[in-house]
Amino acid sequence: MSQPFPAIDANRYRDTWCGQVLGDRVEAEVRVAGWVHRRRDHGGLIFIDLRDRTGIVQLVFHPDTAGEALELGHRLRAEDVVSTVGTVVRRSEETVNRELSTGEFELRVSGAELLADAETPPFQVEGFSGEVGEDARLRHRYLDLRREPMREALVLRHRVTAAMREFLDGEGFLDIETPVLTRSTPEGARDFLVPSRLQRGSFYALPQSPQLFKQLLMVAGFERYYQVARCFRDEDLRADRQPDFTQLDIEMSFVDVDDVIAVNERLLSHVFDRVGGPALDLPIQRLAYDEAMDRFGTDRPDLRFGLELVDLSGALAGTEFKVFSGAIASGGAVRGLNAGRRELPRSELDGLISRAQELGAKGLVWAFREGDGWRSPTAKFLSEGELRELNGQLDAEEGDLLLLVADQRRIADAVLGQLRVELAERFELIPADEQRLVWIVDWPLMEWNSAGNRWDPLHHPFTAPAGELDPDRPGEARALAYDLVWNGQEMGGGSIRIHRADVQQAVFAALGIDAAEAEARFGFLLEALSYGAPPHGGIAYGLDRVVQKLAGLDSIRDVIAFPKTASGADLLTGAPAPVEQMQLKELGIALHKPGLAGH
RNA sequence: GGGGGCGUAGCUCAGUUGGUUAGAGCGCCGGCCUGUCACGCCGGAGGUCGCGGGUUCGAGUCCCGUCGCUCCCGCCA
Repeated sequence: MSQPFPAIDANRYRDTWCGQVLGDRVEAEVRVAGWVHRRRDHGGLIFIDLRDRTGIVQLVFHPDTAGEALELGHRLRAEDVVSTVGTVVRRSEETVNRELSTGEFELRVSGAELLADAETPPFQVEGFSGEVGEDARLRHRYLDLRREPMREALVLRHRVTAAMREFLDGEGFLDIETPVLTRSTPEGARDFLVPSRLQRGSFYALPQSPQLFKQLLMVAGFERYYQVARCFRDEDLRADRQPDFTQLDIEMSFVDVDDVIAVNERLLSHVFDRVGGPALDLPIQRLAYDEAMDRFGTDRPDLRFGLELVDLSGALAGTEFKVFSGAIASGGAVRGLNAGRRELPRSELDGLISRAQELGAKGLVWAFREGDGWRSPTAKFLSEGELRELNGQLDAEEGDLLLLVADQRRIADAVLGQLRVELAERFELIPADEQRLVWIVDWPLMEWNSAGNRWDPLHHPFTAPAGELDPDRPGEARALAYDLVWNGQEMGGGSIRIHRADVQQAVFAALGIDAAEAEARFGFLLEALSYGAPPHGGIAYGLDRVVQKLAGLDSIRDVIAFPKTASGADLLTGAPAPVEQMQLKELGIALHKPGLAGH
């Protein structure tokens, strides 16, 4: 992951990076500075591994040559900051360290200055006793960031954003900043709110994305925009979700779906190439939303393995078994998957049932194909003909494990789609080095929200419908939208936007947003669209996730310099924290629960 | 909001059926050591068993509450 070291201007502290102590400097006198990584004090002879951003070099304090520095050498401890001067020498063959990039050389110290004395760190910056707990790492993040994996992750992150900017700059995109103090936009998540002091009782919202502003920039005629934008969503955290996170946000004018996808494929190809990511076969595969749901039960399918879902409703519509027939009769479905020939103890099969229930199913039917029938607690409820038909549809061979869920289609899909992934992990079906990217396209424009008794946008209400929107059948409308999914994880998504005020108003109407509400919340957008908006569209990537994927890590916290814990706390600064009563008073806020603020 | 896991030395962890003085590795401190690189050898310090309450003759261990970290569901692109 090393990139060329930038030239360094010589000063009183150093004239050379640690990682530059190489053959071309043998015999030269150099000055290096950094942190004491490790010390090996032999009494007479002292070895210090000195670390800076570029690597590690071994310092040798020799009684014959170190002079007064020898005494300092004895006193040095881990993480002390020192500047040393000495002569670069080639190590003898027996003393070469192949583990270090500078391992054929060392610095024979003739002078040293202690720049800062370090307390003993709470955990070893370079230790070998296992992974350090995450709360300790976060509490002292500046020490955790000294460790090589974290440094590498943040260097990679920098290189990813640099490559993105390089590509987009070359394609004529302009980097334009948008406000962080803004008004609530309907991305679906809860907003972080900031009270206004000058207008008491009113609030700014932190942006969930720069969505509306980038559309306004298109109206303004900038045509190609991008931003590495900080976004905020006040929802519960996960390993791949932080309340403040970063998007690469892109918008273009006079484009269609294919144009946006094409430029983004070139972007990804460029970035992956720059940072040593996977080689991309262009064009990236596209999969329609309906097909993704049919085959994988999810809109972000992991294509690295099979275990595809099968619809068994047709074979079971007339069955005596009420669990199946009842689900189908009430508009649901029976969905199944063939997990292949597996041996699983009863306890694990029971575990699958519990997991299915945890995911929202009422239950789960498991079976092993045996002859023309099943070995399964459910087998006795099904006829021989039905079992044969199911075996056929599931392509079951002797001993194959079959899993079936009967429920509303959406629930059955969600449960089996999730079990599919977990089974693939359990049975180690996922090839370690395979990378599968896929565009999910042809999304529904809206989905029915039965709890709210209304239609909700699948993406956001500014997504353009494909063709005319039939106000009587909004559920059949397709959206000019696309998501990029990488190994089952959503990396980004976007759409062509509505650029005509009348279409936007029609979509608002279908979503149950009446003219008055539309005017109150989005009047500025409708007005902007009325002044001549170009057809436009774009995309936003979850930058943290992209870097996490490229780094091969499990948590986006490991590619964010200062992340928050699962409860939204910053363990380093102590945020969120109570504030002074005076601050609240200025904002006109009264806290009713005592003890929350101040003294 | 709900479910699971974890919390013992600075760090990572062990701690049996509730029973004497709570252990290990690493780190730290002191001493010795001129070719180490996870240096070595000798010695040493270091504990509110997250916190509060309860059961018990006796609690790191059992119960209740609470706080923190983490994973998942809901929620969220």
